[in-house]
Amino acid sequence: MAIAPFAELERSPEHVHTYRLTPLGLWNARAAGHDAESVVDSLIKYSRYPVPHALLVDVAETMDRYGRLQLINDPSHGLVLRGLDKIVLIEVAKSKKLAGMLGARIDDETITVHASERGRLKQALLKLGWPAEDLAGYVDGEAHAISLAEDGWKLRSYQQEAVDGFWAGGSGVVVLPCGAGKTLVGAAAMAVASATTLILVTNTVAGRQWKRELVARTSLTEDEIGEYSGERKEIRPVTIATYQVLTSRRGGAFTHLDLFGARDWGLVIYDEVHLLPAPIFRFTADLQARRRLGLTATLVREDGREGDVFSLIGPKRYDAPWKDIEAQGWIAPAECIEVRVTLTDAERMTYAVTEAEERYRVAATARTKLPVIRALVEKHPDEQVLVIGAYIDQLHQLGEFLDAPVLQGSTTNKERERLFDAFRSGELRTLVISKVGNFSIDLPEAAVAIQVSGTFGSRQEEAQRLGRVLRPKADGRQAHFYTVVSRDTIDTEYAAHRQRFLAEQGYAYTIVDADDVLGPPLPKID
DNA sequence: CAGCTGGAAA
DNA sequence: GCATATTCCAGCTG
Repeated sequence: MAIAPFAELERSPEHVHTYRLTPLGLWNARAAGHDAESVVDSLIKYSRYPVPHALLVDVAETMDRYGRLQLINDPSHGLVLRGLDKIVLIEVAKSKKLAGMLGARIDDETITVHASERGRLKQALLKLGWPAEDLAGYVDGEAHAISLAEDGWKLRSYQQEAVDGFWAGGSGVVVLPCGAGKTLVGAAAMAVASATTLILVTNTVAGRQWKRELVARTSLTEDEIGEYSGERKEIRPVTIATYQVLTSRRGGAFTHLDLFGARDWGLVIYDEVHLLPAPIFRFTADLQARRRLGLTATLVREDGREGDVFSLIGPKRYDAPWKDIEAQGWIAPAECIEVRVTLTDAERMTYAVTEAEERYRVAATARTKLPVIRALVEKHPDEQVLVIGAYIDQLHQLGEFLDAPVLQGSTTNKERERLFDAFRSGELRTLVISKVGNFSIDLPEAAVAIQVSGTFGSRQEEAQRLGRVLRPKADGRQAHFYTVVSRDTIDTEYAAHRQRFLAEQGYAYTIVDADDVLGPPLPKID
């Protein structure tokens, strides 16, 4: 999708896709190396209707705003804000939002900046609509030899491009699909930096996965890598910490902030940067002199803090559309199908009289979905099937109906392992999972996923769930991703919202009726 | 220190 | 713009 690098999909009924152009999207595209000309060309090429000239001008002008101000390191004055455009510099300098961040004016294109305000200044400038390009450089940090292992594997070309893009930009975000090897991009960035590294991850399982991967793919050994979590507090040349331990506090005060100063880190890696908790943004504002790499599959947040990712971690430095990676054979092709079921009159009545807060639950967990889901499972008798939902009650109904075990948050690790093993070996064909599937990365791969309910309209969740079936299949066959939704309810609306991100990536959802899945009704015998 | 429980967060 | 499930940390117990 040529539009995806700079625009967000708004609606995508049948053939016309409506995109929303946002300044941030355009600036991210600019930082990732797309110029205004290529954006304008794509707009003209793919637009359903002639593109208004004013819009094209607006696109070009907006993109041009990024970088008119630069943060640089002046040999005699230290950190300064430089205006390639003097007027813009004057305009922003008198803004109250910048009060206390700027120092003395050196000349008509240069103003000194308090070094401690580097991050907050970028945040403020972005909000003013004049995002600064940060060219002020980085401290090297404490050197630590790290190299990629050389035993019969190589970085894939897109991984190499991602590392190069990141390193050239200095700091920022790399966007790659689930299963495309983001950890290796991190490892390669560490090798380039060859410095002590702090890796921030969402949970301990992810942290251990990082450690395993680093030991396998780099020169690092077990004891050079520390785990800093609730369980252990190791600080080593490479330290993997959970976001939660850093954001935990006692009596309102953060208790583990020292970790940031515990070593002279040369690189900070933010895994799953789309999940970055609010306090981490604040700490990161003070880490602007350290190189920062953000990794994610979906640079969308439902809370609108993309701007903070842009200013504090850095702009998008690289992204590969999912379909490009698919074309290269690194992820399996997938067919996405939305199956619409018609509620029974009784269910429709219940829905109609339900309060707004409860409506999604009622629609998403309708019993009418059960036989449809079973028919979908039976449609793929030789495949491993994951049934994924958000409501525990519904999942247990399904477990019974499909005669399949249910894996949820309260399932013990021991039991999870047992189920995962059985599923991997093929002994167990169908597994029903709750939102644990959104987090646990050790979840086995499947060829078919059936989504029965979700977290309202989370695009991020949809992408994660599709990711579960994208590992390339041995014989190159395609994966299947089904979403079962209740017609004429809010379930359909949320489904449409969830699908946006993947639709941007070029995945086309086919909408079918539940009756097509169930087959013709049996003739009545009387 | 293993296991349990409550609270917080996104 | 919601309400749910999950996860992790920290504090307590024996």
